[in-house]
Amino acid sequence: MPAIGDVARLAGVSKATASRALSGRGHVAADTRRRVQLAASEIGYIASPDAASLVTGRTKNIGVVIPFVNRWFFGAVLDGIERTLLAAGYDLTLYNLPVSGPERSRVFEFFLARKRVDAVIVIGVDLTPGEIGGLERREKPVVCIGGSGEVTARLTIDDHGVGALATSHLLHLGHTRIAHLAGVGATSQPASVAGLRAAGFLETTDAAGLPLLADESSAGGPGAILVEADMGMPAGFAAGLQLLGHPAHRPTAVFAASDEMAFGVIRAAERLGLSMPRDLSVIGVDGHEHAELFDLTTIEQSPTEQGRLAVEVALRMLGGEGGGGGAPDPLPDSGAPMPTRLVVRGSTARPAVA
Amino acid sequence: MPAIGDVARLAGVSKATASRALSGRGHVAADTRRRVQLAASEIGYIASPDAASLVTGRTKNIGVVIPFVNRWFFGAVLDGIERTLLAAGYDLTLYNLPVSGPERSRVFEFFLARKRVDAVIVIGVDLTPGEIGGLERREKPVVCIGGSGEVTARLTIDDHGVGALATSHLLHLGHTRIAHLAGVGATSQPASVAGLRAAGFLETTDAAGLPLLADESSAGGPGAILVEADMGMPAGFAAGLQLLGHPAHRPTAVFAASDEMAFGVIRAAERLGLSMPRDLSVIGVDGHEHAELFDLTTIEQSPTEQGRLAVEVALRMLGGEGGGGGAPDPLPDSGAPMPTRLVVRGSTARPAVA
DNA sequence: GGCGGACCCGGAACCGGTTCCATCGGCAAC
DNA sequence: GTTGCCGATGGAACCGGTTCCGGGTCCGCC
Repeated sequence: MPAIGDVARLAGVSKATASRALSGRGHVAADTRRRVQLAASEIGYIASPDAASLVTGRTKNIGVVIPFVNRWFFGAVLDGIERTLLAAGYDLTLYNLPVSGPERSRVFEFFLARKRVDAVIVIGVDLTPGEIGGLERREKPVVCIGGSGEVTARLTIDDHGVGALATSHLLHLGHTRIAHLAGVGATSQPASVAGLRAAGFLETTDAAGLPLLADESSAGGPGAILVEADMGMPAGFAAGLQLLGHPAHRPTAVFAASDEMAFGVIRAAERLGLSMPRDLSVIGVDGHEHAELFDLTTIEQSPTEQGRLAVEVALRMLGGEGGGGGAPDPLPDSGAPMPTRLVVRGSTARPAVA
Repeated sequence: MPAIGDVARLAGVSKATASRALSGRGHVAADTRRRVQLAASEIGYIASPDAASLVTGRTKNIGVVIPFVNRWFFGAVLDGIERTLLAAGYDLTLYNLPVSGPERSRVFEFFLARKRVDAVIVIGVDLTPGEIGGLERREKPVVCIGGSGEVTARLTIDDHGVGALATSHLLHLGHTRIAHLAGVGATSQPASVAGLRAAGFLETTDAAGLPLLADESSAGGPGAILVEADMGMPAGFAAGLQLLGHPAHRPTAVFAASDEMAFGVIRAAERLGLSMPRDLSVIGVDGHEHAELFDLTTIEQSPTEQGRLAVEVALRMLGGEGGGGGAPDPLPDSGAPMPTRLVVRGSTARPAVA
């Protein structure tokens, strides 16, 4: 493997000049620069990032922490992050975080503690104060997408508003017995995504005068039902079967906390022989790429765009403190939630008259 | 940030001894080792991987090249890889490879060419000879899962056999007009996964005396139909609508090259008002976690296990040439394809008598 | 008792870049 | 004609580890 010394010798200059010519920093005569670049490409020289980061302290590598790879939302965010980083010449090291257990702390205390990533992007994780403190102590910029925890940079949608919007959509259609399939932790972690959406649901139904029913087997008639489940399709299916099993207690509408859950509910309804949207209305959130296939009404967000933006924010935080170009450059839209959009399809309609 | 020199000073030893004590290589008195370890944890010392890899040439980091994040198969493989690497103390750098274009060559010629990964695991990519040559020139071990290309280590299932098995399952049930939804490149790239499965289909139908029909609009009656489409659910849906649109030309069974395609076909059939499996049988391949939900007959493989194994192979290749412990240790099951299993569910049955 | 070897440790070189500092030539301003 | 500054370049220190080499001690064995 050729080193920069080889390039320098071939071009007849010193290592210092070769480094300057190739990196573009400092003053080098145009002619010299060309000679060096020619020499470099001639012997197939490629700089060692390890050596560079050792002295500069910058690795051109950012860490991404994600709880599931195989959920559409997370995959889409990852996709947006990856493309943007690649274009910027950055590497992406992936940490698939177990929800809890010793593996989880190992990620934070060992992997992320090493000087291998310049910044960390955390997707959909409820960070503990200890975890945040550890990152801050090492002065690593952290950008969060969704999730919760007291962190400086966070990209998120208005989850409370999303819960309220989905619920009022169903209310406006005339539904009076509505179930919400919330993510796990909706009640135990009020600040989490699941918790915020559930809060939006509960406040809206309450304002509409619907009583909160204990569970899905509560006596029929108007009311709000809250059920917690994993945000995936199988859990949505199982919860759907449970929820829709008894005609007497059946809600006329379900607000699922994610599109994948909604898909599961739809299949459960079909399995039970219900006709949609006559017997049941379903609304989800995410804007899943399969939503159209299932004719699902949903509240769209743009995870890919969120990923792209998270990278931009992280890179800016890096450039700012390192001494990039101009002013500290405050983030343009700090605090403002990312946009969402209600897309009405065939899965929601007025309830059939009883 | 404390460096190893600080640890050494605190423990009253030299940098060399501190390094030996912490890494476990070389002889260090038990007492000295304890002193060093104590000093290290006292000041929160964490070794810099950059500095270490600079001198050893090993980065404890492996690169993973993947064409899609958001396809179940790839996500599941990635999951298996990630867990295994984490347990081994390795990092994982992710490269989301565009199917073609300048971005693709940039991944190989720039990102992977740098000395940042010890080995590369490539999932479901048809590698060109040039790309393989580039990796070999840099003496980087390459392990492939699926895909094609002349590479030393490859983990794969018997795709040709899978195609044949799925097809004969349908034939044995009595179907005589069968369509295969193949992946793109099935005809242009015979060595690809799509190509092999399609070949298995064609040979089996041919052996059964079914003529190959030009396209789905060919006259009714016995025959084999081959259609190429993207392996995702939306494409399966679209192809399904096309394929099943005309009752006169409709096949009685569809073999989809992936479960996600099969899901799409199932939804298309439902949309067209067909009843399954009375009007249509569908079989997929993968063993998708949602297969049970769709009651889909499929040929299961275990992507997570494949990912785990790929890491093991890669690590062994690294350990062997680097001078690990014992013998060169040939891979236990080199060449042998990974196991698959036919799981029959409700989506396949005898065709209704006409 | 002498000697070989295992064990333990410190000094110093080294990996491959980047950057500080010094030197030098040329040119404009006085 | 100096002075002073700027652009261009080379020498050398440095980042933070690992490892080679050599010296010293202690033990066992002939």
